[in-house]
Amino acid sequence: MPQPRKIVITSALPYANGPIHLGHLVEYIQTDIWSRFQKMRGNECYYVCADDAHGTPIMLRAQAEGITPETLIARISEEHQQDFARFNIAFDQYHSTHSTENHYFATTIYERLKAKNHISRKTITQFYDPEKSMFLPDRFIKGTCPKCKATDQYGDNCEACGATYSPTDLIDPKSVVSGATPIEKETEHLFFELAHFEDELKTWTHKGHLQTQIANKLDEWFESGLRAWDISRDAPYFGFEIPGEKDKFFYVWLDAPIGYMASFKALCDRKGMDFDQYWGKDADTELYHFIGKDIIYFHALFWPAMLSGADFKTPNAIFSHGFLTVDGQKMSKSRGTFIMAKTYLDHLNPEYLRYYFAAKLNGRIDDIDLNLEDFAQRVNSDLIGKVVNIASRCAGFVVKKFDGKLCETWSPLALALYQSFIDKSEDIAGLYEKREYAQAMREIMGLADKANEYIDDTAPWVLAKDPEQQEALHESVSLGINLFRVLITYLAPVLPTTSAKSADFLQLSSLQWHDIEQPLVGHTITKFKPLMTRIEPESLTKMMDASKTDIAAQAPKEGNQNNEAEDLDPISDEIEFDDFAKIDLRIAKIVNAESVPKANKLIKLTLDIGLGERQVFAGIKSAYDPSELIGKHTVMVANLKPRKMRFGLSEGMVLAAGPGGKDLFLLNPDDGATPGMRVK
RNA sequence: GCCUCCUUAGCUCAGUUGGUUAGAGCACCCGACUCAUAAUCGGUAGGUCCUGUGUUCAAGUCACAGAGGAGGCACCA
Repeated sequence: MPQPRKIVITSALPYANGPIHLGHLVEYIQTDIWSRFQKMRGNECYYVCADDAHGTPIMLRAQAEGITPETLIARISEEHQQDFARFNIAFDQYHSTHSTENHYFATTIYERLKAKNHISRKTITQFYDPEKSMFLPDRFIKGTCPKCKATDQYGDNCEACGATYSPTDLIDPKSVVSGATPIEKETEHLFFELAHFEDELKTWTHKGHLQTQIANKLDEWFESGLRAWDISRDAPYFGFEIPGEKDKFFYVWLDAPIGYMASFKALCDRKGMDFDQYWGKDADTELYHFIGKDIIYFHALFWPAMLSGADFKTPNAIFSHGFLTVDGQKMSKSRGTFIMAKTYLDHLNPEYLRYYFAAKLNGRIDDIDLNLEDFAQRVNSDLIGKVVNIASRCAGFVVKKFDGKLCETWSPLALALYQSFIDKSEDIAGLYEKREYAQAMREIMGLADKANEYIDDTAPWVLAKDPEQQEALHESVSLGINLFRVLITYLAPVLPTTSAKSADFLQLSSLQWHDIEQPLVGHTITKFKPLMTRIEPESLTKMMDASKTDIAAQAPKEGNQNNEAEDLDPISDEIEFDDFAKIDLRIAKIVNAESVPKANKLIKLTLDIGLGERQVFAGIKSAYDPSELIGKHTVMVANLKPRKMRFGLSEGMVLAAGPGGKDLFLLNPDDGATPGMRVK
């Protein structure tokens, strides 16, 4: 047998600002399956993770809840770990980026990089929120990408074209915290000189550490050039203070991936392992990061550069996966397709989802869809109908007729069939290794079909009636049980609970991959108890209904969660009456409305406000048909500075609420209000 | 209008560097069986591989154009 490999694997750290949902679970399940698979194969494998606990969103949310950030992250960590545990995600260590280990590695890496002149300092003009009296983090400014002119992009990199830049390069920036237009203010920041690593990274990204799709994407990023990465943030900030600086903190994205190391260090301390053997510069152990396709930039560029620059081992590979859709649609709170881990667990067995994801995952970065009808059918027929059924249909005979004991000798035919199952072992292992789980599941189910065919061919229920055939019967059902054991072993990485129950039933202390090379002969099993029950369609409807209410319950508590358009905005800062009085709101009658043909969001409104007519372009096409608007009364901001748009001059704005899309609701005054009346 | 990505059986997906009559599972229908969680086994049926044009001896696979879908952008002051 080959030497056991020494492997460290990670999943991306969930942000300590919201609940775990089914989208997260794609990654944790994918990683956990891989981890369990490696362990079953006899490799030394450590799966570590942590909460990503720093940054402005956490700070602001804690403020909003009137608690300290430490209290907040402790609570969220608890919630996250509960969800993970119930989904059987078996971390060897679950830690936090707000930990002494992480502080140590963050400062160590920083100091090493600094010593090698990879850290520079520049006084930059950064955006500052005058209402909140704070510098705005990259992700709290949105604006237009200077390269491709994509709007609504974050301050650090453009999701549309992949360009990187600094927030001041943004066109038309806005504070996400207060909505105010930020002012520019000078401050000194520290930078990690990514460009020093350009050659190294160009080589690294094409050495098989990344999926090809990703490596190609990175080439585009190389073309637009690597810029220094701003790694410091000014107070107030929830994070680690930078050594040798005053009121400067490490940017959350600097210490987040370092959290992988911190978590592993905590594991080493607990287990008496040598950290350097795994993370030292020349470590020959293996290191893999499972991540979503959205955070490739950090993991494929910054992270290897940081590690290399600080004399640590770089990852052997980064495994990216796609996003989850539910019934073909993006997970969305307003559509009710946003399913939290907790909600799922209230209604369904986690093994179902683990299997379904496994049945769909491959080694590429394609999105996967949770189709609820397919989900129920697939799980029921594959797992219950095929696999579990094999044990169920043989066990009765073994227990009743042979006192639970499997036969001692096998015919050549039986041996050959068993061997044909074992012959697949390395193929299936290879598929797991390549993260081609979908294909692995197909192979395993093909074998399950063969097992059922065998039972049918030998017809134990017929043999049972013939006293002459007891030996044949014994072999048939014993082989059936043995085949089941092989199948459940192959499935064990995916189905930890069911396989554990199966081990009980088979009276085996564990299910290791290579154990199946020896069939169970003369071995005694126990009475069969159902290992898994089928999915009731009603539980799916219940779960979907509950998702809608659970989200509603979550929403007020959530406060501002960046990145989620459906979330409620936080209440803005207090203003003086005078500030309010500046806004001249008027009742307006929509006298004409026409859609702007070349724009897919705009409707051109002609508004009567008593004192004349105004032309306003409103981005409400997704929710309203122009014809239904004509004649309606609404409210407009009458003294807003007119704005030249591509399609004409917009002389104000109409008031509407809602997250967007179809959920957009125009304000409508009560009967009696007439055009021109001031709203106050 | 522009950019990116999709489109193979009712559903979920395979289809290797272009190479015979395009595959699987599930669902459906028919039959068998009754050991098994109405599970299982056999069989039938089901596809203009989105459309069109082209390259080629040969196209699901390549190129171009178009349609439909998803996402992004121009605009939503």
